[in-house]
Amino acid sequence: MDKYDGFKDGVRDEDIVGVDSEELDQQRAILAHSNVSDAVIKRLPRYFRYLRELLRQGRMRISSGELASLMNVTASQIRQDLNCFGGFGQQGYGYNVNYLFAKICEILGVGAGYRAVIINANELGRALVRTGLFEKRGVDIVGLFDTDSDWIGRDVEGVFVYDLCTLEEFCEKNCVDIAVLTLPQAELPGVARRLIDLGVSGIWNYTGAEIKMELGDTIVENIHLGDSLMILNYKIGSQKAIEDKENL
Amino acid sequence: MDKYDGFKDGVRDEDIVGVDSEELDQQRAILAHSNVSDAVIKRLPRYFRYLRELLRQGRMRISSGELASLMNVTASQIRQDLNCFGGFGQQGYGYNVNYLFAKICEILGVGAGYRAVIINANELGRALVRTGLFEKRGVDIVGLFDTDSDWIGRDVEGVFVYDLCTLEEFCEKNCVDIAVLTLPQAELPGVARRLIDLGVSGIWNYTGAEIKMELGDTIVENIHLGDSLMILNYKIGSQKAIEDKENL
DNA sequence: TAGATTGTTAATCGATTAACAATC
DNA sequence: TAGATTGTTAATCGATTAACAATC
Repeated sequence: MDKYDGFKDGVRDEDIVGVDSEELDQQRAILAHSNVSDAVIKRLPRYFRYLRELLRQGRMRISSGELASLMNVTASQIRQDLNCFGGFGQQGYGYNVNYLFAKICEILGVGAGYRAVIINANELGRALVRTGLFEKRGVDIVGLFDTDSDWIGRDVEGVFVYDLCTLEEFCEKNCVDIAVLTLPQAELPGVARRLIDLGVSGIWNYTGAEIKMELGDTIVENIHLGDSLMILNYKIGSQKAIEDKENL
Repeated sequence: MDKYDGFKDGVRDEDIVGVDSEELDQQRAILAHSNVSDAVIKRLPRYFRYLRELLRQGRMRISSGELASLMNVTASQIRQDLNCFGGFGQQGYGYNVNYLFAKICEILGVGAGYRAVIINANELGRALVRTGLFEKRGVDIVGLFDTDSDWIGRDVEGVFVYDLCTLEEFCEKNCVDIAVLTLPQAELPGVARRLIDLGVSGIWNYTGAEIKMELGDTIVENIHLGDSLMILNYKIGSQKAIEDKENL
């Protein structure tokens, strides 16, 4: 326990969201041995959420067993997942919540200070600004873009709406890492082309259409709301079929 | 080819979105043998999108091989996936696009006529109404609900905003199948409790928090936007690490 | 030291792919 | 009939779980 307090001291002053440049090397190191499977990556944000909650509750430590029963997964899976990125725990003790959360944040680029623009200041684009989603993950929204002169020049929750014509100019000046696309599907290929040519690191695609072009080093993450709705529909139908069967 | 035209005739008059009650039995039958894995279910909406596109292009038939190369998956996977629900193809011919699309729509409950309410007419709730997302999947939005008197009584794209107090009354009168939750996390447990007690078939949860209670027969589908953003962050970091390595 | 719990290897399970007989 | 392509079985691959030695 005493020993572990020392361990804990090592991270006491660490700012979870801010990352100083000295640490960057270590962080890159964590990410570099990345032959981590997609299955693992998809589970990481859920660890983030549970650890954040434990931290809010003031929990200092947790074992894989207890976390497993909270999350309804196996302890084995948790230990395997975490060990893809290093040994964050301590035998006989478990995991220090504060330290583990900090590590998960690092891995997930929370507080990496990525800068994002949202393309189309339509209701969805504006809703995304207002949810506080980006803020909570340490992503800065540095601008909204639109072609609609009714919106250009206005201000949404402190974020300026720029003319889409000025996208290239803006991105080159402002080190934009991420573009969030809420625009109509018809405009997707053109804008995606421009963003990829600009060398943007990531595209968060809400259009529901797929980006079908050479991506270079640009990462695309899709939000397919329609797909999710259909999966819900499917499961409802499936459940209704089961109920019907039972009522025979 | 002639033979297959006969096959095609069989579905020519079928209304893809509307489903008559005679067909309902067959539809339930498809869904009943549902020991279909989650991996398969998650892929179905993508088939929906590709088939819809082929239909728009006027394609009559497609082989698993061609569809596979369009979708960047194996032909084997497509045939396995579709065969979870029945033999929709024909040896030597392939799949009739119109027929297969109709089947996928049935499976995914597109046009099952599910009725949905959205709880909180906040910007996200209103954005979801305006995207046309529900309409395109044959889901009817029958009401918005809010506690904010500024919004109660107003009309969003033809959908009325009701007082959340009247939720029970409304749902019992109006056969509500799905509740879409865009409300703040703090209000989730209370509202989810009410919906589950009402016996709502599905909850489409945008809050980012998990619903931690006995669900009964209610299906929950989560949209974790924050998780998706962190996955994008992760992959960007990972990509940057690879680039750094190369530039040594 | 003894107890607890990790990190990691080995065993199991499930999902994907390949192959091919059935058949249009 | 011959060619094409499915439906389905068998082989492979990867992910999950179980087990346990390492160690705090």
